[in-house]
Amino acid sequence: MNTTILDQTDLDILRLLQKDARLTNKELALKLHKGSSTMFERVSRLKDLGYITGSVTLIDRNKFDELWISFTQVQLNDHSGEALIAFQNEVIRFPEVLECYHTTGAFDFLLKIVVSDMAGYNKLIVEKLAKLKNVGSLQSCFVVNEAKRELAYPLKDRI
Amino acid sequence: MNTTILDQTDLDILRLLQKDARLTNKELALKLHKGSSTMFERVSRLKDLGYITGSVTLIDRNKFDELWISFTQVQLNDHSGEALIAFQNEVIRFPEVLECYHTTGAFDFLLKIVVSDMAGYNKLIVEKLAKLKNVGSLQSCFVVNEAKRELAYPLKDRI
DNA sequence: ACTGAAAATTCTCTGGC
DNA sequence: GCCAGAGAATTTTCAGT
Repeated sequence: MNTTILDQTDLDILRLLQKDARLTNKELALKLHKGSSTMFERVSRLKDLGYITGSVTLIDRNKFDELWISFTQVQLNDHSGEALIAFQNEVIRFPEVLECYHTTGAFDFLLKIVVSDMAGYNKLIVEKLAKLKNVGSLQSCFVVNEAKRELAYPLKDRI
Repeated sequence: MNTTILDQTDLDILRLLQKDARLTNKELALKLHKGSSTMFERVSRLKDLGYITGSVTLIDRNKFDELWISFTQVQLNDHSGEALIAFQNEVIRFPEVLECYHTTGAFDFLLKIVVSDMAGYNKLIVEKLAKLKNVGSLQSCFVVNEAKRELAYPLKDRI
């Protein structure tokens, strides 16, 4: 994967925007000592090249009684590539499944799941998840406290 | 937790902004059939009340060779409240630990960790994580493929 | 690649319904 | 709570280096 297209300024832009999507080009320009139309051009380029994929507003999950988070690990009975892809394609269609990672280790997938209550959790697991093909063992844990949630990936300087 | 402060329009705003932080007030107004200055007032209020906590730009992680993600579960030897809080306060200071959840189940914490290579992973686990007080067993898995990553929480309509 | 300036658009505030 | 309007600020385009 070629990443030499990005220079130091591009990386700085990505670092800053990962922390605050609403920084204006003028604010970026001030921090990076360039003109604001330069920032406009660079940010547009980063979008066009696919480095920037979108932006999201973050909300305080604790203000909503209906948001209970569970992490569920799934082990399939069939570990063939077809079975893994088939499961993946099905499970990501459930709106309760916010995140789905194919992982190394004893389990094949790690799912981040949101439910509004235990009834919703039970319904998802018993009626939807467990009914998918090849699903072997499941192991779930619920989030008691979210101590940290940093969405900005640390980017290495280009040498 | 009182959530009756929010009406349907507030929820719609939060739903839309969770999907795209860069929607203008004018665009929100069009979608929700209100004036753009009304949107400005409501969004400002949602920020002031703490419902909106920030916004982030998303980048394509696959374009960076240095971003390897691991999920690590940690079990402590001492399950007292003090020990849990002490561990939590230490572990969230590591920049490699992007997310830290206190969870139910056999393990006490689930960590989302980013490293640039196996040397970095080893260093974090052996030299930093395992040296924290009360750390018992660790169980890690690496992300092979990110099949879904939805950051917008589903919000229930107010009745 | 960057700059500066001009045009288009959005933000922010005020007054009034 | 909502809207319209207006001035300020920002985005976006573009010619020039």
